[in-house]
Amino acid sequence: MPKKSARKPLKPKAPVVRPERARHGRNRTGHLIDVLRERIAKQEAAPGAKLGEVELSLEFGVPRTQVREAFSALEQRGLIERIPNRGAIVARLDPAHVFHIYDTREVLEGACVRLATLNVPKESWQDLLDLFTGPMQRYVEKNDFDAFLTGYAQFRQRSIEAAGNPVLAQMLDSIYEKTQVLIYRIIILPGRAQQGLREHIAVLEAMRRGDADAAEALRRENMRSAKACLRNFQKYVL
Amino acid sequence: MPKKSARKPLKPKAPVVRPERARHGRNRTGHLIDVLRERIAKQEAAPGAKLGEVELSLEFGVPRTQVREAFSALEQRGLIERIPNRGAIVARLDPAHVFHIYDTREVLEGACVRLATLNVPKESWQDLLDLFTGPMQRYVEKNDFDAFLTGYAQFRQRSIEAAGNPVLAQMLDSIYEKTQVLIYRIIILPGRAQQGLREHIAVLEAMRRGDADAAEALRRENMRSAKACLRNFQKYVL
DNA sequence: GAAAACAAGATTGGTTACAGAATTGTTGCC
DNA sequence: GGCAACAATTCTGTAACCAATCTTGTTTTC
Repeated sequence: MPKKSARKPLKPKAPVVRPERARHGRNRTGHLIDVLRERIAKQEAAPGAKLGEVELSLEFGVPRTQVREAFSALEQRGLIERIPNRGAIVARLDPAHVFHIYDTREVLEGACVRLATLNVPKESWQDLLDLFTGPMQRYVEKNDFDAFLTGYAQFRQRSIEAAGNPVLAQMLDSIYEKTQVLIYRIIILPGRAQQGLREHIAVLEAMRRGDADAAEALRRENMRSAKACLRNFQKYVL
Repeated sequence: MPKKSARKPLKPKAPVVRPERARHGRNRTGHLIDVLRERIAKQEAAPGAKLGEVELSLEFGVPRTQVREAFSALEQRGLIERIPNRGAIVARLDPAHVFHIYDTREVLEGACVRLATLNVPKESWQDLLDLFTGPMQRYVEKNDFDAFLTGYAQFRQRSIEAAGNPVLAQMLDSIYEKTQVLIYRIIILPGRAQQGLREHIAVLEAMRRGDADAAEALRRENMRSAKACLRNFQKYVL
């Protein structure tokens, strides 16, 4: 308890409490990491493409050391490969790795819908169910893949959000950023969009019923189906 | 009094040992990352402890830029937190996060034993089953936790190896390096070692029978049991 | 005597410069 | 004409340096 009485400020006192403590949340390096992640995921940087340090430092106007730190982080995530004294290249994914990814994704996506079903009232899935049984059907019929993928992203985002598990979310992100490239190739395979839609509707119906176990089982079945499709057309997409 | 004294000796030549080392395998930074990971997992660096850049660069004889790159990678993994202008500290894990980790670990460990059971001949699990029904029982009775954990690590390593899925292995590692700290606290909880041993024997028996589904279900039940134990004694271990 | 104000030290963040290695282009030889 | 050795350029890896900020210790004032 300060026994101070009637203290005179005596000075403007530079009220710089904490103006911009940490800039805008993340460090500048964090932003660079996000941009490169997105660029790799969107295939703007093809697998095997060389990532020059000076090139990126000039493009983003950041020092080369920051590019280097970003490379270190991306290497840990498995998105790039660094060869000593030869630079960094975008990681190429071999088919075996893709199948391993799908085996892992199966259980993670299953857990995601299970937790989501348990955590939120079952009525909250009605709008997504309406979306998938209505507009999404037409998107598939008209081969409007962009709209279809947008709806799919909604389902994905809502599920992760409802699951409320940041650890699970991070792992699904880690997988998603590696397979996003493939989605554009899988979706155009004959009959895949239709089957995927049917399976998603089944999952959503289970979630709408509040049946978490069924939702998990159906989601896992959906992942196995996607993997099987991928295997059937392996020579065309991988 | 600013004693603007003589400048730093500036290290005349001091040619560092010829780094012909950086050719095979990983970069020197990769090694530093591994060492720090292990140090954090083994609790040699307590949560909240400060990690000095110059301190580590001197200890390992690596340039400070490499320490920073390692920090960037470890931050991506969630093992440390970097506060602008204040350095890096070992990440502290809050209870909610631990439970999220266990929920995620449940499905991953389940998938691991399922794949392991499917991939290798069931007879290959006999030695582990003998270990768990024989010596491990005595370790528990004698409270020889070191020997117990060694056997547990064997089970873990063999399962991951047999599963043959590097993606899954990486995610389990990511989880393991965060929870290893807790294992030493859980294992000493009353009755936990006994129950964990019983559950592991049940899992191994299922694997010995070649029953992958049962092994997965039992392993998941084991994880839920561990989580429940953690919740019961939350105030003591977290 | 206590709290605020001030100053000095220490640490991190970011920039520049230099050495080593690899790729590439050139030239000479077979 | 092709191949090999060599030189030049480019790029990575490392080091040193400067600036900004936080921490700590001291002083001043009420």
